[in-house]
Amino acid sequence: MARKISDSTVRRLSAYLRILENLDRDGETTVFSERLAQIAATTAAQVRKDLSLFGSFGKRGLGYSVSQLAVELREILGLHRRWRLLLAGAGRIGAALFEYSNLLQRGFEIVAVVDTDPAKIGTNWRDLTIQPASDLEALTRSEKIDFLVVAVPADSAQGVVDQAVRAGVQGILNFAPARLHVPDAVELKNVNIVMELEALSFALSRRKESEEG
Amino acid sequence: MARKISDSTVRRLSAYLRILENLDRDGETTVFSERLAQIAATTAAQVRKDLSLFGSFGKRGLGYSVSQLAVELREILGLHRRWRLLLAGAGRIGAALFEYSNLLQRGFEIVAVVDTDPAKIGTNWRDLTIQPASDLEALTRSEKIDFLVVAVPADSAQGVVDQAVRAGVQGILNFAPARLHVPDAVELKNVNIVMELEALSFALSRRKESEEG
DNA sequence: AGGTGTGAACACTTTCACAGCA
DNA sequence: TGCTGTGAAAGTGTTCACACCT
Repeated sequence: MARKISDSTVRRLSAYLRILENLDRDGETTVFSERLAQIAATTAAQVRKDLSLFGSFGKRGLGYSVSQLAVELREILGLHRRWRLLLAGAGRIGAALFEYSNLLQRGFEIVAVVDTDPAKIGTNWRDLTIQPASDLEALTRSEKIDFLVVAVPADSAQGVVDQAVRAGVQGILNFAPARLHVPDAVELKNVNIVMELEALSFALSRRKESEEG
Repeated sequence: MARKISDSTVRRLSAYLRILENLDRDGETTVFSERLAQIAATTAAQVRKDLSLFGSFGKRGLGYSVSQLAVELREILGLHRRWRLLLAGAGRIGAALFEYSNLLQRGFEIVAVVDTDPAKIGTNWRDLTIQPASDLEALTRSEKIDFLVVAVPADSAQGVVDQAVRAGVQGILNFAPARLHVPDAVELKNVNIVMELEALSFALSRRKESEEG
């Protein structure tokens, strides 16, 4: 069963789960691949293929049970447990993340925050005290951190990552506009806003060109 | 020349540009595809293929001129002009974005901010006054907005988008955890933090399983 | 000599179309 | 009957390998 699952499949699974939760809240009990596809902006065949990589969750002729499929997806995505996050960087992005209640609801708990700014160290965010960045490695161990969230400036990002990796962190979510280098054993995801804006810029420029041409 | 360029290529172009800017700052004048690839965490062939989709920018045997290639990439990505952004949502995420100085440096200027909260409307962010969300459509027209940035809760996101689309917005950057529906003529990019964390969760769960298995 | 530019081979992802089961 | 599950086909993206130019 240890097949390679593509990144696009995983993202779609996450989207399906969100949709199922909404359908469930609206009182719907079953759903067809066709409907799921329409909401997720994909195709029915894609939905069925994605799910079939992990098992047979539907009933032929009858579709999928909304609540059961949600349970399966949570299991597949590893959301049946809580994940412990350390946030590096108590700036604007860090603050926005810390206040983002969706995270905790979904099982991602920020259990430690570090920063280099002496004015911030020692102050409280809700019931957490901001710790000095020099304690990152020790905290990662003592707090049994699963993921590091990088919300520091680009130049400090690699240093922060190296420390966390030494302390055994398994996953990294990077908001700094820098390409980080980590061992293969560590999973890395990047969120790069400038890159997304540049992709929009590219698409729009291109459109205009072909209109004119 | 109106070939279809893949999203992954565009993201890499954006990464190459960032790398070239750093190399330039460090005083490097030429670079080989091999080096660029190593920093961007891809392959030399990929770098050359990506660039070759738009022209021949290097010299055989000699590599690429750092500054010239940067100019070409800016042109390709449509960064030779400024883009005008309207920010919908003056919450935490909106504030983090507004303060994110990289945006302006790179030609993305937030020229209007709207919110529904009466306590926020009329207050100033730097030299911008927060406007009522009901003015979104009019503002989009009068301010000649290119992109809408969606930083409102998931339930209000589609409504905001519909208004902006009616007013002729061309691109949308969505931070709300919702699948938005827009006409083909409008370019849409999503930034979904929960989805990224769930992808990490999936990868890590999977690893553990195969270690145990 | 040495690195780019690129067709052709390969690998991966999505779509099609239909057999199979409720 | 009607929708799922899935091999096989089509479509896309990446890597290879070498001709070509400086």
